[in-house]
Amino acid sequence: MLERPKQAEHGDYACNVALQLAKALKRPPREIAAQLVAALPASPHLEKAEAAGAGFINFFLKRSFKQQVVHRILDAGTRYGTGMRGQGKKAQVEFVSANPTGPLHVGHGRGAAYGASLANVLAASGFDVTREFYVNDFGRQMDILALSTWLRYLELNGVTVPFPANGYQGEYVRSMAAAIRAEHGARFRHDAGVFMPALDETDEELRLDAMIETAKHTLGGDYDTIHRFALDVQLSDCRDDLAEFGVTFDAWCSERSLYETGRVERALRRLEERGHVYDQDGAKWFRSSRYGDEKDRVVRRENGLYTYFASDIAYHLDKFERGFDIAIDVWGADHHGYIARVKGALAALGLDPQRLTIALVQFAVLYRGGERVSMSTRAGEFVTLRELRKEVGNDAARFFYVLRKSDQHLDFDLDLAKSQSTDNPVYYVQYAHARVCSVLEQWGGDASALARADVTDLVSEREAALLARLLEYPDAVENAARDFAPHLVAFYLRELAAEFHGYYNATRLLVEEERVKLARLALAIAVRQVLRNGLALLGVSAPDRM
RNA sequence: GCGCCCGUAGCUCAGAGGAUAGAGUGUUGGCCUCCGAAGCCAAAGGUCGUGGGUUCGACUCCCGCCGGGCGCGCCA
Repeated sequence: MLERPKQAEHGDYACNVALQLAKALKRPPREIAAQLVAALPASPHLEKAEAAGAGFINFFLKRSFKQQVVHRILDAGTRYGTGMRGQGKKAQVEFVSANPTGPLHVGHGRGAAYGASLANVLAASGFDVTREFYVNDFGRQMDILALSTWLRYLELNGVTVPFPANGYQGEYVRSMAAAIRAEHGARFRHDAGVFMPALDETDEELRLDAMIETAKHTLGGDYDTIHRFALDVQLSDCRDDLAEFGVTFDAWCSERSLYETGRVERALRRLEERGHVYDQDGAKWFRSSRYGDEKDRVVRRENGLYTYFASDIAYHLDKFERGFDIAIDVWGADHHGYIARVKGALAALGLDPQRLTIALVQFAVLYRGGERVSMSTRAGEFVTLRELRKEVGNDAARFFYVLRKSDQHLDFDLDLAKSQSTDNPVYYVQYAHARVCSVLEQWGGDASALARADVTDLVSEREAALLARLLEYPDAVENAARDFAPHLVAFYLRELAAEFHGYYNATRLLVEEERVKLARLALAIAVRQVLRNGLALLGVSAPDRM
């Protein structure tokens, strides 16, 4: 038995709810109250409503309110959300910010799928979205790649230098070396002896740094040639990979360019002018602890080089100077400790940190045959996004990636994603779409006839449920935009597909009676349209036949 | 130790403070002379980690504890 409210009578709550609803729906409270009165006697749940108090009435009213607008259904299929949430605000989604030091792996894939779907969902909700890739082409990792490439190149030219364990070991490095050799011959060949002092260093990381220095000194201007070549190859490979994955960008921002255009120095100067930077131990520190960070952070090292954080400050300042109302960064979850300092920097620069949202994406772990597939970029044994796409297909990959809340660990079951069977949710949704296409083909009528379809001919409980489900689509998209959670769209699509499959199995669409047939076909077409729209948001195809 | 994330059916996971907590998968049993069986229907499966608190009402919000993941660089 449900208990009656203790401290107040129902009436008080009902009034309160009516007022809140009136506010939310922007309707006169008197009208809402009238609806309450009208709705309640008809409710089979009246007894429970009384027992449960006003909250139930609230729920019931929302529901009945929705049913009143069910006639919007048939055109709901042609809409992408309501477009109300974004209201034309400019939003930037930055994702797959990566060191272009090798092929994208499955972890990047999740960020790409998530970021792309999120951007689509935001666009569908009325935001003016810019999709941006931040290229980390400045730091040590790129130097390590350039060094690794040169070492492989030397190998090809008969010069053997012990390859560092912490260098990039992948096969693609050898390919780049071969390409350089094909183009430049032995121009970059130097004697192994140049590495002698560097190799004496016992600490692995220091030795690597020393080897990089050796490469820079020995090669001079040629170092930049190799560096740039490796960057170009990796970046275009990355771009092609993502494009094949249905992930494209409106802008590519180079970290290096932030230095070359003086934006890093300008951002730091601005911080300094506002009194947020101090010198200590020969380095420059940003006083991020003032803004809730655990400690202050170095922006310029003792050796005069800027940290990654420094360019990131400049980058985030730049985002808002470019006029974005909101910015969303998609990061790997291992970077969460970095959030406080970036938001702190924005606050210190006089910008509202609330305008920046960091969406953390947890790791994706691949399973094959029930066994965890290991990966590590440096060792070159990773499973690349390309391999994954080839194995399970783009559709399954895109769908599986967003089938989990982004901050949830993702166990990616390769066998399941590959299976063209009943347990694969991608096929389940696509199958519903193909089914509608198939029915329409068999019908063979003129689509314009469907304009005569009348929703009131849809009378069964299943049809009502299907209509209600269709009506939820704009909400699903808006909610996905609100929570930065495209998985809500994936879940919605699965539910819609299930609703349709059930309807289809229970009800014959191509019946004799013309009115009923048209109404049912119109409903099926609405379902197809919503499936198409939703799948498009997720970057998944909607095949006519499978 | 501190910070962030997570703990919901055997498994993988949804769940804007509101109805009897839902899907998928797995298990069991049904449904193709009929628009595609890649489908459908039904059964079974739960102390929502745990103990408090706030509330008319808590899976949801707050605090403590237990368990798991990640992060705590003058790396990027």
